Amino acid sequence: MIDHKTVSLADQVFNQIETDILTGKYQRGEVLTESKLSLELGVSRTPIREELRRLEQEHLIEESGKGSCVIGITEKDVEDIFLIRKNVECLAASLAAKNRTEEQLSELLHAVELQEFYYTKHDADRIKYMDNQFHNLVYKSSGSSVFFDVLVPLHKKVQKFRKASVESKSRAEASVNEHKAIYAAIAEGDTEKASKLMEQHIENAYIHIKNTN
Amino acid sequence: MIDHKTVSLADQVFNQIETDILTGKYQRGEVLTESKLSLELGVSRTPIREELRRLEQEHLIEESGKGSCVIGITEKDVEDIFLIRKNVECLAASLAAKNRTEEQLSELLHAVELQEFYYTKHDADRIKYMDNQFHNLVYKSSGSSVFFDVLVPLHKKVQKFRKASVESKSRAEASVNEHKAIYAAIAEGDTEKASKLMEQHIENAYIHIKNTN
DNA sequence: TTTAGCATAATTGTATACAATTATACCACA
DNA sequence: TGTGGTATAATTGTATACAATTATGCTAAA
Repeated sequence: MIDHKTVSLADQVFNQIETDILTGKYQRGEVLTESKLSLELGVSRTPIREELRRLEQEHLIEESGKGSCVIGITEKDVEDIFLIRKNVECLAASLAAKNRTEEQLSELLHAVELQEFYYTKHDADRIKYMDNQFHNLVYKSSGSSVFFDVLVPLHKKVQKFRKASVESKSRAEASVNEHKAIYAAIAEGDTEKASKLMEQHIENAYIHIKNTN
Repeated sequence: MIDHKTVSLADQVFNQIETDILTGKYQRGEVLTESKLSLELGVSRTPIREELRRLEQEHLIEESGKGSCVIGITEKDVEDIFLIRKNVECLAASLAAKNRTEEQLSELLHAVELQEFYYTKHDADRIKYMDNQFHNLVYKSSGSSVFFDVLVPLHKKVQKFRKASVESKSRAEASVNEHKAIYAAIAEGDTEKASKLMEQHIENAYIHIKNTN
């Protein structure tokens, strides 16, 4: 079964701030004050503060005496994130090939097939969403919460820069095919192959991002 | 200059909870309630909650309907952490060899020399502290906040398991020598050597931990 | 005109009150 | 004796009030 976790209204409100940073609505250098966010999001400062502390830990904002300064994600950050992902995500794929459950396997397949479906529909937003799903499922299938906790934020942080990729017909198609191959390797339990394919997939993704941003 | 950042009283109080989880004072499965922590630490629930949300994000606790359940670090986590560190920290060392400033270099040297000094004094606590310093300085010298933000929490989370290493005469001595060699490679700007030495250093550290825990 | 100092305003940090939720224990009833 | 339901207690979630801090702008003097 695909996760359909119910998310509380409050959580949605909070995630809004993170989303607005990661999508670039709040630009680097912009100062967010608690009272402004409180008004804007319609909740009191208390929950806003909790979320700001969390974002601070994620290094997406920093305290600046007066207000929280948006840090956001630079192109240099993207380069570093892909360098780390290239070296860690292949390990996660390898572990997934070893540790995945049957249920996780069918979730992975479902994510790949849906992504292909949305590719034929030219639905960029949903392509991107299924891409997220696929990678997150690989992290989860590794059976390691450490890998999951390291990789989820890294993947999340490059979402703005993946926009062009999911909108590019050729790259979106290649990406689906690469996912298919990775899925097959994980299904076969071929750790070496899963690792190699994932490394190449991330390399390809980065090359495309570098050429379009 | 070595960082002597002034830490507010409140921050110290908050970090206390994290420290108590990472050192094992709060055991896995133990339930922490906000009011109990509030009494124990002498601050109101508001700042306690902010810290709990942060720890939740670090995956050190999880909400359990009633109270926050301590997750902590398992031996499996340690295995995964070292696997990731082995693959990422060598990249950080390589970047450090390329990007380090002169100031960072002298800070690194100072950390190595102090660690050796405390080794001759058999001061395990300070050996461990200088070990932290050294690795954190390497992360910082990489010039990448992404690497820093990924590696600092991973290194922090294995501190309980490093206890035996800093108390072992032979391992503590070997560790100092490995740090010296890594420092030298970073100073020379030899990225390949820095990477290889760091990878071996982490491998050695993990082998010792596995044999003593 | 520039600058020091002070008053004021804006903002954060903390405590507390109250509402909403959830677990627990107890009692009645089968 | 077991079970269901309800009252109660404990806990979290949110709002708000107030204190502490920090920026800002104004005034006065050099």
